[in-house]
Amino acid sequence: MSRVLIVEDDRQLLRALSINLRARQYDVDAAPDGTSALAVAGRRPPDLVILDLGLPDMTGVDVVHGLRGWCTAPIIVLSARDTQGDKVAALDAGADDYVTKPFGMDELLARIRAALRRASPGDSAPVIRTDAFTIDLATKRVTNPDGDVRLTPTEWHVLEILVRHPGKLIPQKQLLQEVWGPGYESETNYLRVYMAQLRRKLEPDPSRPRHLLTEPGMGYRFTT
Amino acid sequence: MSRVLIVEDDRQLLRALSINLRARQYDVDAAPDGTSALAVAGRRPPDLVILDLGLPDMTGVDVVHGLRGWCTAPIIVLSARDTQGDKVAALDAGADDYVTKPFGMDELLARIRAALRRASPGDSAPVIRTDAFTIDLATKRVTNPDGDVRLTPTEWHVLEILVRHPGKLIPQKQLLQEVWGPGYESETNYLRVYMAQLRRKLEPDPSRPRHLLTEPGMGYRFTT
DNA sequence: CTGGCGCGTTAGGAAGGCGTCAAGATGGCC
DNA sequence: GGCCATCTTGACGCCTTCCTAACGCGCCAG
Repeated sequence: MSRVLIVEDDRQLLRALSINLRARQYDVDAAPDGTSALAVAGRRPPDLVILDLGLPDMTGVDVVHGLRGWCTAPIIVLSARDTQGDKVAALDAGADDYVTKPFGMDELLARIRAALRRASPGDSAPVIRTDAFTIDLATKRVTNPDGDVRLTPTEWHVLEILVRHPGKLIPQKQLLQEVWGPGYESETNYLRVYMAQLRRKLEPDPSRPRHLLTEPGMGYRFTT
Repeated sequence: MSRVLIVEDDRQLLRALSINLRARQYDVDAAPDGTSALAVAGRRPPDLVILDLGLPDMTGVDVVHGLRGWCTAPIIVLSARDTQGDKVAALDAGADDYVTKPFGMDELLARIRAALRRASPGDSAPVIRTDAFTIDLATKRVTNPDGDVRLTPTEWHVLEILVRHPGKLIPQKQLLQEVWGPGYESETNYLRVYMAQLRRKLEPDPSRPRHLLTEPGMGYRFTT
């Protein structure tokens, strides 16, 4: 989980940002002005900083300088001002990106992802663990205590759909449609065969599955 | 001096960018479409890419993917479209920044400086070792206990994509598209031939590969 | 009690992917 | 023009994967 420091004096915007970031599993710190921003950053070093330029106590460029002295985390500047001079000044001071208000939340989130991706290459690992096996969605790898588990493409496809929604019940129709395509919604046979194969490869006791569960008459469910 | 690749089909804009960048001592390459962009990038690896989304032959997102397969240089996207969806798609594909046309030259130059500043210090040690061979991505050299290994350009291209993502499963489609270009996604023959050649040159026991692995029906994987 | 239904399990044949080899193309270089 | 390295292309055998059908079991309703 990445820690994000939000430096913003507008309470309402701060609230909106915090909620959105927390919903995406970021660890959020907040500071209402430049002085406390530097203090918080020192106490809890952030992985990324979102910095509003219109602060009450000091200019945004000063904050950037203050941070850049010791901190290499990416800085994304927010500002209502849209003049080139402001942007150039902030970027050359050490900021990494400059977003003009009003901005779309989706865009800001994408820029945050891009900045974090560049800063820490390959640490964001969507990996799911159970006590019996581990699934790495990025590298498409499944391991159990004995080592790597070889899955066929169809087996992987079924497993991936289940694992992407942990704990959620997936209807048979949805699985069949996503893996075999529309028109196969009634071939529940296929599902039984492949669920059996997955359980044989992954469950410690395939006849008593603990992670790949059947909900009779409804569908299947993956549980950690 | 940093090398910048400009991918832009608008002659006039290309000219303006080139002049401005050359005046700032950048080494400028240019490509008018996605296909030649990938070709030029392969021949003369850029330190930064400026990519217009409105290309005649392929979508900007495809170009980003094609570059990201083996190239870690920052990518700044230019686009006339200002919708959030476009920005999010480009950034999540691997772009580092998104600038909407019309833009100010000073701002773009500042964003270029910011991108290069972030990219340069963490130049990351581009050398991968296994117990059977060593790969130096910077000098494009491969050595095994017997000395240097001679690879053909295509062999190298395939190997580089795999090695840039250690442990990750690369789908055949992606390899084919990035090495042979779009339109070759179904020529899985090529892959089999070249994987065999790479294994014969690199693996101690080519018939039982330990580093260049096949995941049947899905793709290939490089493991240290 | 009995038949139907859904689920798990197994096995075998068909289809297609994979590794391998070798024979043309292709293009650069002398 | 001829030589060489490299890239394409086709053919073959082997092996994996997928589909399909059959059977057994447990559950529930009739």
